[in-house]
Amino acid sequence: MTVSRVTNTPERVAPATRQRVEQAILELGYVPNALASGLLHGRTRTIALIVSDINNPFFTMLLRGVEDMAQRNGYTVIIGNSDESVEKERQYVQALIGKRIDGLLIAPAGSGSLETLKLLQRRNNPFVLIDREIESIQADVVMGDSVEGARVLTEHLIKLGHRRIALVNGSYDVPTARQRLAGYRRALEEYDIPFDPELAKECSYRRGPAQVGMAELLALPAERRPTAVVASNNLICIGVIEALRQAQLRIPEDMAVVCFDDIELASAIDPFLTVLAQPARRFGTIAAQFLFERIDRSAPGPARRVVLPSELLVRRSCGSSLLR
Amino acid sequence: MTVSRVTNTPERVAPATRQRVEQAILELGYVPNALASGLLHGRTRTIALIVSDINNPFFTMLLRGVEDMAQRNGYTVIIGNSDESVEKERQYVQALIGKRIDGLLIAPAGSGSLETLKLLQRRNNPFVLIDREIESIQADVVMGDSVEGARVLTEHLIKLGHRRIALVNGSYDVPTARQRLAGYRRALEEYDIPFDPELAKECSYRRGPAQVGMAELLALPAERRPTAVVASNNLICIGVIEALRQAQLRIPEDMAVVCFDDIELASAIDPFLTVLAQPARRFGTIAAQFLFERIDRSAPGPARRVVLPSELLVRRSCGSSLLR
DNA sequence: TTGAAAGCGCTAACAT
DNA sequence: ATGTTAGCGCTTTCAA
Repeated sequence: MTVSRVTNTPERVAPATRQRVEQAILELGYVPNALASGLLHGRTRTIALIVSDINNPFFTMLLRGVEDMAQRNGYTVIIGNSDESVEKERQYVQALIGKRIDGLLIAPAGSGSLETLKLLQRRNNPFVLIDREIESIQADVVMGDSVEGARVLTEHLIKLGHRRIALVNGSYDVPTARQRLAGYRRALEEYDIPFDPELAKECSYRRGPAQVGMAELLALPAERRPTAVVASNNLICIGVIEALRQAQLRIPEDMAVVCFDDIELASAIDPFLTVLAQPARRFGTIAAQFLFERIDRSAPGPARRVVLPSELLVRRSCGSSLLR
Repeated sequence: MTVSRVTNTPERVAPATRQRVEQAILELGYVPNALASGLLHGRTRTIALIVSDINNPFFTMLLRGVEDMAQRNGYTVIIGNSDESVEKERQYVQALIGKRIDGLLIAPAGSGSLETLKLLQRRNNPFVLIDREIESIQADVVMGDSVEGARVLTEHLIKLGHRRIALVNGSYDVPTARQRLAGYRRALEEYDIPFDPELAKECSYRRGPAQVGMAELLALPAERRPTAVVASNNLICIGVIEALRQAQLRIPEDMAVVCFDDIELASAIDPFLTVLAQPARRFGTIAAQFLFERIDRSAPGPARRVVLPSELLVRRSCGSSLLR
C-alpha cells in the first residue's frame, strides 16, 4: 500500500518512508504491474492503430503522428496490419478487445469491416476511422478529400491536352477507391469528355495488380489506348511505372502519369511527376486527438467528420523522361 | 467457471450447456478479459518491437516479418519507435515492462541502450537484439554482416577505378556504423589505398545530416574531393543524392554512389545504383522465432548470434545519370 | 502517516 | 459435468 502511494501520490508519504521505499524500488527493479491496475480501473492507457498496409509510407507517416500524440498523453500504441484483409482485421480487433485497449484507430480494410466495428460499438469502445469512411456507421472520421483530389489530378491532365485518360484504381470495396472514381468522372464531365469504362481499371492498392492493370491498358489497340494515367495511390503509381518501363515507354513523352499520395523517398531521389500529397501525419495526430477526447470524456457527442485538403505537388510536372 | 471452460476447454462441457453459454456469449458480445488472465498466468501473449526509425522501409519490412510470426503464434505486437533516442527507448521499455509483455525485439538506439537492456535482463525478460549488436550483453542477436557488406561496396567502387572514396556514415554510437567503417577501411587496405579521415564522415542515419555531410565533402578543394561515395544506409543515400543534385552533379558521371540497404520503392521507379540489400523481413521472422523459443522454454541456453548475408543488387551499376 | 480489507475478472485446484 | 475457493497485484475505502 505504501509503495502504491509512493508511485502515485508521493506527497502523502512521510519523506523518510518515501526514501526507503524508493531505495527498495531501485534495488529490486520494481515496476508496477499495469495489468493489475488496468483490471481495477478498466483503463489500460493503450490504444491501437490498425492499418491496411504497414509498408505504405502513407500509413507509416500516419503512425508517426499517432505515436507522437500517444506519447504526449502517456499512452502506448499497439499496431496491427490488416493487409487489406477483413478477416485478419477482425482477429486483431478481437484480440485488442480482449486486451481492453482504451480505443482504436482504424483504416478499415473494406465494407466487411462494418461487422467488426459494430462489435466495438456495442461494447462502447471508442474508435476513430482514418482515411476510409464507412457509411452506415456513426463514428468520428479523419480523411482526405478523395473526390476533389482525383478531380484535380484528372483536370491537370485534361488541361495538358489529354482526352483519353485512364484511372488505375484500388478495389471498389474500399471507399477511397469509389470516391476517386467519382472525382475522375466529375472532371471528365466538366470538360465534356465521355466516360469510357474500358479506361477505369479496378485493381487494388498494391503494386503487382496495378502493374497488371496497366499492362492491360497498354495492350489495347492504339486508338483505344490512353495517353495519360491517374494512379489512385502511391503503390499503384509504382506498378504503373513498372509496366511502362517494361513496355519501353517514357514518361511523359509516351504516357503522362500523375498520382494520388506522395512518394516521398522516391521523389526526393528523382522528382518526376505530379502527385497529390495528403498530410498523412496530421491524419494521425488529429485522429488520435479525437480518440483521446472520446476516451477521457467517455462522452458520445456527435460524430465528427474531418476532411483534410491535399496539396498538389508538382514535383516536376510531367517534365522528365523515365528512361535514359 | 463454466464460461471459462467453454472458451478454453469446450470438450469438458456438456454439449447442451455449451450451446447455451455460446449463445449468451454471442448475445452479450462477451470477450474474456486478457488482463485478468495475464495477471493470473504472468503471460500476456504480447511481444513488442522497438525500432529506431519507423519511417525507414528496412524496419517496416522487418516489422512485417515479426508480425507474421506473431500472428502465427497467437501473439500481438506492440510497436515502439525510439527515433534513435536512448531516452525515448528507455521510456518505452519501462512502459512495456509495466504491461508485462512476454518479450522484446529491439534495434537499440545506441550504446546508452545498455542500461535499459540490463533492466530487462535483471527481470529475466527475454529479448532479442535486431540489426544492432551490443557487446557486453549476453543476448540473442540477428543482424546483417555490416563489415563484409561495406567491404564489398567499397571494393565495387575500387574495381571501377576509384581511389578517393568517401563514406557517409551513421553515428559511431551505433554498432553498424562502426562496423561499416571497419569494412570500408578493410577494402581500402586490401587495395593499398591509404585511409583519409577527411573522407569518412560521421553523420547519422538520417537524410538531413547526410545531406550536410555530403555537402561538406563537395566543398573540399578539387584535389581532395572524393570521386565516389559509399552511403552507409538508405536514408543517408537519399541525403547524399539530394546534396549532389543541389550541386548540379550527375550520378555517376560526376560522382559514383553505392549504398547499404535497399531502397525498394525508389528503385522500382528508377533503378539507378548499386545497393547492398539486406533480407529485412527474415531479420524479423528469425528474431521473433528466437524470442518465442525463449519465452516458451523460458530457458536460458547460450546466446545465439545470427549474421545474415546481404545481396549485392546491381540495380543499374552506376549506369544512369541523375540529372536530366 | 500508515495499514487492513475488499474486489477488479480470471482460472488452477479441489470439491460435489 | 458443474460449482467453490482462492489468489494473481493493484488501489479505493475505511480504520488505526
